[in-house]
Amino acid sequence: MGERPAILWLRRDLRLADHPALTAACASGRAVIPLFILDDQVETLGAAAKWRLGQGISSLSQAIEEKGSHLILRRGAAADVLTRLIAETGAAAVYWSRLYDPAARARDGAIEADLKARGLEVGTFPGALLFEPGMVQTGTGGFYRVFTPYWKSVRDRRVDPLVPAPARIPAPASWPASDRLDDWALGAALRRGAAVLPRYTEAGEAAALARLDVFLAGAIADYQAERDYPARAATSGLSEALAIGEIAPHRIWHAAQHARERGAGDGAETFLKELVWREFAYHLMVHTPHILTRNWREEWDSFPWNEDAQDLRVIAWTRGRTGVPFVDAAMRELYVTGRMHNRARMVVASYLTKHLLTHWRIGMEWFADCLTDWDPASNAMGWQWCAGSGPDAAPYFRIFNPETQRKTYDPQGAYVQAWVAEGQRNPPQGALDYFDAVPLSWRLAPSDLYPAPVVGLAEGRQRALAAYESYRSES
DNA sequence: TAGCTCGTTGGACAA
DNA sequence: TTTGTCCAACGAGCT
Repeated sequence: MGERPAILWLRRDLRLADHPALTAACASGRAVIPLFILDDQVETLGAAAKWRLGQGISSLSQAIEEKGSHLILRRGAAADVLTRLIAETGAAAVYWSRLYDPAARARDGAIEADLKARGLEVGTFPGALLFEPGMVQTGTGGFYRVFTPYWKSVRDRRVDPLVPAPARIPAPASWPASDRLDDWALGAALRRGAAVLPRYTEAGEAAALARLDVFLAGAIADYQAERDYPARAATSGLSEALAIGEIAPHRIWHAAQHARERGAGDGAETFLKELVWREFAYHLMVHTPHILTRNWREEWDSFPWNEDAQDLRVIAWTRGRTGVPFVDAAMRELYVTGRMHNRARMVVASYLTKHLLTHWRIGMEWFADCLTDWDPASNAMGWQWCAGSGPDAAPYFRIFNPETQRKTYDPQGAYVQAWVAEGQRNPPQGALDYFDAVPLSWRLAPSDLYPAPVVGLAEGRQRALAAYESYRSES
């Protein structure tokens, strides 16, 4: 192939199907050099997400090999890495799928301008979102701040069709050097006593597609009725694949639409809404990027949150030792599996921000460190919604009672038993895995006594209500 | 324009 | 046991 090659810069799109940038690169008539850059200035991932990213890269690398190609790994500032690789390979074009967080947008915009100024062809493509920012506006040209109008405006829109994976990826005459993935040590930051996470993770595009198929064949029909029960296998489990693009939201959208037409009505509709919640989070992040770091409603800026992550009760929260069974089960599920059921996320966030009057940012940072499905837009929106500082009219007196939640959504105690070993004669494996996972320095053992509550639920609720009342009357 | 309706996810209590 | 009502009241988005 005489043409100069194209670089396919992969980021949060670790798949081969439904990948417009890959499709365009393969159709360009050029040889394609797939590249992943570990850009430490932008890849500010927490420990679990970084480990999970490594799993995704490994899986994608194998899939690319099967297409007659190689995934090149390089580390450094993306602009520098690209410049060097272009010099090494004589590449004349760079393709990538667009990202939407402020840091990546700034970086990518500068790189695009620079490459174009140097005469290179740059192709940027959608792929991570169903509806890109700018495609969705209110009637007056603004952006949506409330989910339901957003949902109504997108629910009947056309979504890009699916694109099959290329049969093969055209290879260059010679390959540039690549780092070894193992040398990146992406799991090094996991402060874990043992490697428990792999027992709960299936990485890669093939695994994600299989998971979707399983969900479509079963749980989707009862999704609306069952999804709130954290001990039941009622959800798709696709969040971590979606977070690094092992599956395209388009694939999920079309599959769910198909299921809806075939009679999985309410379940499919509710599931589609969840997918659109992710879109809405990105919509908010693009229009109000401060949602990632500061109170979305600035009238909360002077609220006297506890901001001490070393507060003993906050530490008890992170370690699943608050003495509130539903909260502790959820926090241990997070630590062991890298994920947490959605309802449990709301309950633990409400508990931290209200019963413990602790800043949502502290909770979000712990989630960032522990989640394998970490997504900045969804997490910032979720935490601010729970805290009451976000774009939602949730009244301050809405405080989840974790005991009421447990009685309603875990009536048989299956969720708590699955994750809290203390007091059980024969704890299940997951509950025991927690004690393998935690660092020795935490000094925890299954034979420990289960702790007394760090704060009474009624007392915590009253304290939160009083704090809000006092804050409102002062401001 | 001004008015109207509604807002993912709740809790406590009364009847 | 289940169902209804109130909590307090703003602002988004539509007509």
